Amino acid sequence: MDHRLKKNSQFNYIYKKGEKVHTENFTLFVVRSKFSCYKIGFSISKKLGKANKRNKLKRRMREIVRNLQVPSFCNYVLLAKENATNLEFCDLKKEIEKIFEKVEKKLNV
RNA sequence: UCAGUUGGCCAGAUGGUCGCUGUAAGGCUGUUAUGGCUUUAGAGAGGAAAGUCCGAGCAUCUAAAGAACAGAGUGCAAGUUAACGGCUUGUGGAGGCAACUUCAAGGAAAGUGCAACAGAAAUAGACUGCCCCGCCCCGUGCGGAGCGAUGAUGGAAAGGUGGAGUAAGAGCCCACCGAGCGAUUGGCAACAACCGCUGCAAUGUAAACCCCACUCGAUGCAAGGUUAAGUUUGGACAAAUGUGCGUUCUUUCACGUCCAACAAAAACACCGCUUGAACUUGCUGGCGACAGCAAGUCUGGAUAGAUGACCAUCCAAAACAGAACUCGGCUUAUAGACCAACUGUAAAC
RNA sequence: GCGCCUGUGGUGAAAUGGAUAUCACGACGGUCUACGGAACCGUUAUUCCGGGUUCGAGUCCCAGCAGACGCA
Repeated sequence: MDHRLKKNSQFNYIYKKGEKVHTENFTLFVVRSKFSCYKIGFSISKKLGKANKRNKLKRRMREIVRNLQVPSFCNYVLLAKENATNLEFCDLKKEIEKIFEKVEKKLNV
């Protein structure tokens, strides 16, 4: 299944309407949807580094999300903050797992 | 040995598990239609992919040629290339003991502008001064003739050094060096060598305007096209004295042209899109850049944008860094390792 | 991807190739005052970085860095 977010309008919708969840190096925007499959988009700004670094970070994030069980019926945008490029793979994994735990709590409440 | 110069080459490798994007063949399935899922095979970032500083292909602007003007660029010679502001080999200047490096290197007697401060004076006259003669009130004076050496400065002061010469001096004369002009020889040429002549007039700046020679249409794949479906409505000019790649003119050729409004937009679509001035190996020609011939190879094509994660071994995996239409250069960033050729003031043997 | 423009004290600006880079506001220090304000005096610059042309560069040329803008 294809879990990517693609259109600019979708991104903007999620930025406006979504609920925010923060950790040190990431911010997650969440919006509920009708469809059973979730969709997720990754956002890494030019401030974080050159194309090389940004690309690598994005791949790692995607790899981590692929192996996780993400709560469905939702759309997400995962936004990286400045220190994220310097982290090891393990640390990234822990943080992203944390952030999704937080989200589940919020949704259940 | 040490120190250095130049050129070239590599840019982690191997194995395993999971995952991503095309291609080819097969299977299952679905739509009005481009499809979706899956199996097997095989492929999948760079030397700079970067900066966007040059040059081309390709596409559109209705087509083509010439002249003048405007604008932009280039500037030693010969070669090389599809082309270039690139590259190669030379010439000249500058640097280095040397190997070698480096230079936007045409024109300042076509014209215009600028040259602060300092200095007597900044492109050429005056002033200061030197020497001789005359006059008088005999001086720190005046007049006349000759001279261009001296004058603290400055980036630059009217060829330089030495001699001869003179009342004092001066390319006035001589030697050497420099400069200009001409001939001869060598070189395709830039230019060099040597000989002769000219006593020497000519400040710097053209990366100030400018002059000379040569080159150049504009816009960039967000170009442009397909699916595509508009004989739509209104306005302006108007069958040529109109429009058609900066302006004007000439010749041929073609044709109605322009503006606004509305309609339409499936879309997660397709073409352009990757076989190319391609790459690898060998041979031949050339000092070299490069060219020719033969054989072999197919080697990314994404579109929120594909290369990642983990484990093992190699001491350690640690540089700069990610294709976005494609090539040829230039410039900038860059850990570490290797190869070849060459140089030496110095030290040791 | 492509095109275009700008960099001067803390901020906003000026400077024809020519002496120690000027002005306003701000900040800091001082004078004045019992204290403060105003006033006066002073301090605050690697002209984004590196080369070149020139006697001399903030200015001219080349290359780099940073920022901003336009084309959907």
